[in-house]
Amino acid sequence: MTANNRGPNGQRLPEPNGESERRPSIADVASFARVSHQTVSRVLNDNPSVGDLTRARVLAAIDQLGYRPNIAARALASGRSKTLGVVAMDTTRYGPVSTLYGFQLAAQQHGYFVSVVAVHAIDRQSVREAVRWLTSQSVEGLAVIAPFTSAHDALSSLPTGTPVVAVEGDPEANMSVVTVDQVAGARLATEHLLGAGYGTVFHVAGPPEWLEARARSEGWRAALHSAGADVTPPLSGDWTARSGYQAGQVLAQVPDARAIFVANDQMAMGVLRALHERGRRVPEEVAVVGFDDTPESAYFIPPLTTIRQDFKRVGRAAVQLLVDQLTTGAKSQERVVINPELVCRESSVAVPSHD
Amino acid sequence: MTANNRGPNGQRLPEPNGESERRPSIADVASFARVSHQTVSRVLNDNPSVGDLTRARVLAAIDQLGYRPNIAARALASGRSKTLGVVAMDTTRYGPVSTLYGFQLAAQQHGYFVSVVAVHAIDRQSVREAVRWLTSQSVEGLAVIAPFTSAHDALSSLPTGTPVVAVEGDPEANMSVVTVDQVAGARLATEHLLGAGYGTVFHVAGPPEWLEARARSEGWRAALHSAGADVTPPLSGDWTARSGYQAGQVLAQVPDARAIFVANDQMAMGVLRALHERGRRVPEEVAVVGFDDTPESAYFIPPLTTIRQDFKRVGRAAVQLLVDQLTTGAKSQERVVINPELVCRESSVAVPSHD
DNA sequence: CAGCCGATTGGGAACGCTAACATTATCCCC
DNA sequence: GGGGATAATGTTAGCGTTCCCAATCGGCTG
Repeated sequence: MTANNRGPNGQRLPEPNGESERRPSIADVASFARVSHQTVSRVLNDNPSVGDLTRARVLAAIDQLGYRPNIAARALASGRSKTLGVVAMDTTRYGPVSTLYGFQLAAQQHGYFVSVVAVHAIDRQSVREAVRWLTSQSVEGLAVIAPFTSAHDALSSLPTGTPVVAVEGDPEANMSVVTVDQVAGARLATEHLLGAGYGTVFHVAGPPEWLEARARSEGWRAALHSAGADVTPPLSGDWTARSGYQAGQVLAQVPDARAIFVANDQMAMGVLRALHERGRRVPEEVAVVGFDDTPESAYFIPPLTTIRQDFKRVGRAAVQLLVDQLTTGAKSQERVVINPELVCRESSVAVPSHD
Repeated sequence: MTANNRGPNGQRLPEPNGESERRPSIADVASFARVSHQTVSRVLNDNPSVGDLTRARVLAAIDQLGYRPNIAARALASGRSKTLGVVAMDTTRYGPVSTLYGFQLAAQQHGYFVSVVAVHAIDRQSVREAVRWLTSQSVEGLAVIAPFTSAHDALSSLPTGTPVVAVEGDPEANMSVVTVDQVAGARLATEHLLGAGYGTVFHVAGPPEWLEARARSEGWRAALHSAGADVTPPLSGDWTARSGYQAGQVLAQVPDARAIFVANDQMAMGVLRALHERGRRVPEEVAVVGFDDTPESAYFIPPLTTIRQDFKRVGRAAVQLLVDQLTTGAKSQERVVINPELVCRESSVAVPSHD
């Protein structure tokens, strides 16, 4: 039998012992405030048609009982879960992580919960599973931070009606997309090097399944073409410093490799390390430009010239897109493109050396 | 009016047009499979007392209709939300991020959703808010990856009954804790340097509000004491490479600073950079040891000797602790302590240089 | 003064599921 | 062949909200 202590007027009272039997429900609040459960609901949902006095009484009761609405019940009754889902790949690298962080903050600000599913394999199947998993939780909107081709196919298996935004997705896809203009960024990097007088630019690319990697290679290639420069076949890494190091070991032995555009900063670090090891001085003998601008990039040896992406802004934009679709009810295919910028540091510019 | 197309026996049929009016419910499945909704529920929950034939029929119906259970309804009815909450601070640094990642993977494996709240301020208030936010979502368990003192106080405001695990929390706290033995790690680092013949070890510490920073300083101090070495007052950074760089600039001008233990790898990178800039060679003139072993640390110039923490394991352990408490129903104060290990690379060991 | 309107409030049903109990079939043993 | 276990299924109540519609109460209009 549940303890049923009631006040002089029949209201329920808060449990005197700390170990309350269960969380107070809207009915408890109603009874305590001597109104109907519906009025309490109205107060909770900021419905204007509640008298000031009544509202005050209800709020007092809520406070007194320490009432918190039950989200599951609300979700069931209203069909709205106030949750945004994120399918994220590689949630340990700087870019995705920062995007996710920006997403979380923005979602919180908009009053949404965030449920994250980490995908570890790059295949269509696991993305699909992740999406299923999230939709079964009735997320209202879905962001996919898994920028490889197979992910996009998987998204088609979505129940119609759930807004989706592909982060760093294919701009050609038929869904909302937030993306940094990778091609432009790569162009920026390449042209920077060409402009510094290098005849051509070598390239360490990311894994070809990644859209970002492809776009960066494409931008690099385009810039070389425009300038009429030679295009050496790019090396390819897996985003890690390790793979950058391996690529660097190869390039260190290529005398022509005087300017290198590396598809991200972590690989660039590996490249720097390999060049250093082989005694090739940066930037005097070899110029290096990265991509991402991690907080550490300014402290590489030498400080890395790179392309800055505003990841947090990407995350925020993704939330905004979802919220817009949710409030207007319209299914948009809007795309937000964010421009990257060149951050020029010593790795690409010969400066008077320190010793 | 909802389309009400029924089969010859009165079962509901799946909508012929792709745009189905609403998601199928358990009742739809039941009617389609010609069993009671309860039987469907039993199938869904792997209840053994369902006949093989019936089960097959139900499964077929589920498949046919594309039925997915409504989590909100399930949570409401059962009181279990299958969601674990995480309060995370600084979800952009390698350590917390990797822990979170490990947590997510483990949670998924155990069939739990993960809801993350990012806290940006270090005060008690925001942690408390985050916890409120998550409990209102009726998470079943809560992990707090916010290893500073103020967070711990905030945790007391929790409703009794929700299992909590503090990740990298105070081992003295009266709750479950998963932690890496930071003191031991710092000792390892310091003793490694002392053992290499350095008379004493300088220290660049983390922000003093962070428990990890304190523990590492403590371990460092203890090791020096045991060895009877001088203790120079530590410099203090904020975990960033930038702050490490600043500390490094100071230490580069201290001739006695021949061995430095830096409280994390990112700051160590800054230190390396500053030393390099001032022409102090590592490790020939100054030895440096970091803490964390990020994937990049092996590619620093020179490769960084550091203390490896198995972050993913920490995340897994946190999930395990929560799941245990959830299944046994017992409120534990178990603590899991994971031992860090020394990874010896060139930054602390004089080796024949390359040029 | 009847009638109506806007502002409040209340009463039930519905959301989709699980829990607890009731019911029916099945089979075995004495 | 009756009685009682056991397996398989069905029935009925909630879980805590929101939604829809009805009810009440002033005050104002004509």
